[in-house]
Amino acid sequence: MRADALRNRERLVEVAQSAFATNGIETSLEEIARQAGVGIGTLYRRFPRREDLIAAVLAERYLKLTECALTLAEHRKDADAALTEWLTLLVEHMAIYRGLSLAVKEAIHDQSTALGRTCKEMMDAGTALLERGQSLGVFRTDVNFYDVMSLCSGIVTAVERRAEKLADSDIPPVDPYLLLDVVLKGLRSGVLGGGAGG
Amino acid sequence: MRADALRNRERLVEVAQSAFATNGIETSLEEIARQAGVGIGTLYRRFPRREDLIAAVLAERYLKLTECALTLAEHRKDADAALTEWLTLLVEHMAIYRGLSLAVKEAIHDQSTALGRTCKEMMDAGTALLERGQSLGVFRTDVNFYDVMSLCSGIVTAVERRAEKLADSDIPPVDPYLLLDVVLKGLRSGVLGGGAGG
DNA sequence: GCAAAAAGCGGAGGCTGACTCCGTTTAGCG
DNA sequence: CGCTAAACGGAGTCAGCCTCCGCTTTTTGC
Repeated sequence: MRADALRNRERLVEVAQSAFATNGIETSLEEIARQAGVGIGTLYRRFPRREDLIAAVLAERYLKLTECALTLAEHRKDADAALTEWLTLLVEHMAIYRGLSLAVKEAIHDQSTALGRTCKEMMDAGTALLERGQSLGVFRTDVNFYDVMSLCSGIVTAVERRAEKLADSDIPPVDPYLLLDVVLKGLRSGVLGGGAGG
Repeated sequence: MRADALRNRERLVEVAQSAFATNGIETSLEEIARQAGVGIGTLYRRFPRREDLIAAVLAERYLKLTECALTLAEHRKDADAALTEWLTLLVEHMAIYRGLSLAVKEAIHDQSTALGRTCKEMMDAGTALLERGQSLGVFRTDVNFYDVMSLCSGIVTAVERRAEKLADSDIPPVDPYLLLDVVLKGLRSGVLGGGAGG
């Protein structure tokens, strides 16, 4: 890759990161190009899809999440605590940019983008955490990791949507940790709630 | 309201309904106006916001959901079964148009649109179901109805996103009833899962 | 019936943002 | 230094949102 191209790429990722933080991942790409001092064509050549840019911005973060899952799977004796700890990190991750939780929910079903592929690695690591707990009888076995991710993503989306409207209301804020606790409780094996289903 | 205006209004709602069913609630409004044989200005005069049109399309359906919750609260002895039954209907409702689950998640925090207001009524009825269960010790009391709605909306969004990509994969489809079962299990009181939190 | 007033209509036009295409520029090699 | 592949950039096209206002239709009062 040519030196100038590399420079532009880095600059774009840098600008995108701060733009996402301010305006969410739906920020105008033209605005990002402008702030980075490059033409819109340059942005598109390097990042043909919005998700490619998002993936580039998140790369490091995903690496950490993946590593963390591997470490927890290895060292944490308690499978329940391990998944709890990791899902907490996951939820916090998805909350860093407005709109990210939805993009991730999209990406976990689609490995054709860079974001989808990075998610895959992270999910494989997370899956191991879930499956260890399942094989130990800690978690119910009819649920897969996509299900868990979907629920977590839903939690974050709810928090975002609520945050946008904090002005007008008697409605209390949404607590992601509480909702995560509900989900985790629902995932655990046990006598309660075997029936239900529709 | 003038007779011609009423006619146009009805025609718009009718067309919108089928357009939403085909393309989701993000369908182009200009397309809807065109199909209804009215100008875009007419659509906007009657439905200043997209959500106003959505609310008009859903009006009957919401009425039914509200009534159903009231009936369940009155007649169903079993608070757990009542909420289970109703949330199942709610989830099925949110799945009728692609994108609706997100719009609802937005609307529950914002009574400034027609959709938000209709949701409010439905939610008041649903809240009664939850609170009855809570006062009977069936459900945990640290969760409110917004939380429950948010989780249900997240379930539906996951199903939608998955459905869009059914082509490419070894990934199994998402089962909304299974996820709802997880959430309901998490909502129940009991020894399991009291800790966790972050 | 008719005319005036009120209500409603419609689409041109402005705007924003995605995305493409291609003539121009530049890094980097020999 | 000159050549070439790589990269650049932004004009241009397209789609959709939404507003504005001159024109048309319905309704009302007589």
